[in-house]
Amino acid sequence: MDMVVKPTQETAYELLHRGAIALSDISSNGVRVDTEYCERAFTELTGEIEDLEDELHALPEMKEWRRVKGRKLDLGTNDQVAELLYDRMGLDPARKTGLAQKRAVDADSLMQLDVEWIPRLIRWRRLGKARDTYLSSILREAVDGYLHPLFKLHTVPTFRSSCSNPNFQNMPIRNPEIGRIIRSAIIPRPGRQILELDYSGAEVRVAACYHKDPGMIRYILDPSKDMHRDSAGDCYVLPPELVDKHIRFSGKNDFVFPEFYGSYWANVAQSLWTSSAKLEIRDGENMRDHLARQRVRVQIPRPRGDRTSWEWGTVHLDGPEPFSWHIRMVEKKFWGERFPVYARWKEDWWDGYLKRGYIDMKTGFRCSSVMGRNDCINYPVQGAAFHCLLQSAIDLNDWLLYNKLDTVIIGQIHDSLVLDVVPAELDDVLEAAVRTMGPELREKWPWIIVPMEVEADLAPVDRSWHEKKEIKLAA
DNA sequence: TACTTCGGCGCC
DNA sequence: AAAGGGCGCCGAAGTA
Repeated sequence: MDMVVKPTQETAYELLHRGAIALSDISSNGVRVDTEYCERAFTELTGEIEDLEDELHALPEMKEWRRVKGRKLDLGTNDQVAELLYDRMGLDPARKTGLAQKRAVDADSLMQLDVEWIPRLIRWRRLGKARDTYLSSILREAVDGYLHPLFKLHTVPTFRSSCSNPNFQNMPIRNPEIGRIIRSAIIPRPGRQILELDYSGAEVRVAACYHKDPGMIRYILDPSKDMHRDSAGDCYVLPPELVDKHIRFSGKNDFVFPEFYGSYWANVAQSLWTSSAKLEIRDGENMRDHLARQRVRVQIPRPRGDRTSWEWGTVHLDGPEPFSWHIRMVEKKFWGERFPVYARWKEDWWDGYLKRGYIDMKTGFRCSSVMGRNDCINYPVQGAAFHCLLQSAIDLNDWLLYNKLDTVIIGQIHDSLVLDVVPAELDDVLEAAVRTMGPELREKWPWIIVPMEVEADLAPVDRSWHEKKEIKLAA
């Protein structure tokens, strides 16, 4: 493939070189792991996986399969799972896969089928993922009790980093059970503790440096405002005070970020609707029931010939269709009222690329390959947001070395740094981190027009990464 | 045996 | 007018 991005400015060239050195220090420092724990967890998981397998194979559908085919259904062979569900059981697939247009059997599609044993199949896959991807790779890659993940700067079109052997950037955390199993294996050096420093809302803030939308900047500057909470309230027809952390999580990951990355109402409504099945509001009422009680003004499609016209009407949100019309209205408000300048910037930015044939990142890289509309808008944000973290990694690493601290950086996850900290050095490290990642970065890069805020999570001395908890930072 | 592709799934 | 950005690793299945 053609070179997509080039460092066109001296500073960008410098950033790549110094970044590569800092990342190689980080690789070389290494991540301590508890391999004995991994062995135990591996065995335990295997027991649970085999029990689930036995349970599933005892189901009538599976026994019938065995009778007809002469052998057990292989749970890991998606073609067989699809044949069972969509041919033999006559269910309708929720969607088709990519080029081959096979009937999809991913967890999201399966959950829409309302088959009693599907959650057990999904759990079987999830435990298998934990064992065969994460525990296996830790055991395989550990050398004398340490991992040395390889951080690369030359593989990604946006000039983000990538990581392999093992990939330290996708260790489970969202599923609490799996997060605990895997992150319990990541431990500090004896007598030390694991510290994680995150930029909060890095991509949102860097995007604001491009589009300068006043509504977005108000959200960023005013700590009492929260765009994810407000958007979740719009999607689920709730006042902000009834948006709890689960509802907010769905608003953020099923609506706000997909909209930023270029998705649109029909697709977004689908995942919101799926999430709504599991959400509860204040009194324990199911979100679906709450939505069904709502009457909202929406535009309803009226097919006329080969075109669709939209007419105003009032509907209950009692099914995926009326809900998608409602989300279409929420989207109009999102781009038209909340963030109109951002919306305008996207159009102008895309026009600029079509005219010139390239776009320039704030950090001095030029993207000049063939890009689609979404690529064109997302690449400069994704790249520059990571470059903030990369510059911070360089500066903090230099500071630790120059001041001869024993604390080391052991990993980097796009907008966060993971450190193995000597407790006596903790306060100094925190102070240096807040300074270099915040005001000093802005001094270097005046294009950053909003504060870059850092959050810190700390695990107790001698405890694993899983036990990290947020700590307060002096402002 | 070695390699590639695909679907699936973990993270930001 | 089009319609979710970026990664790496797994197992299964196909190909050389």
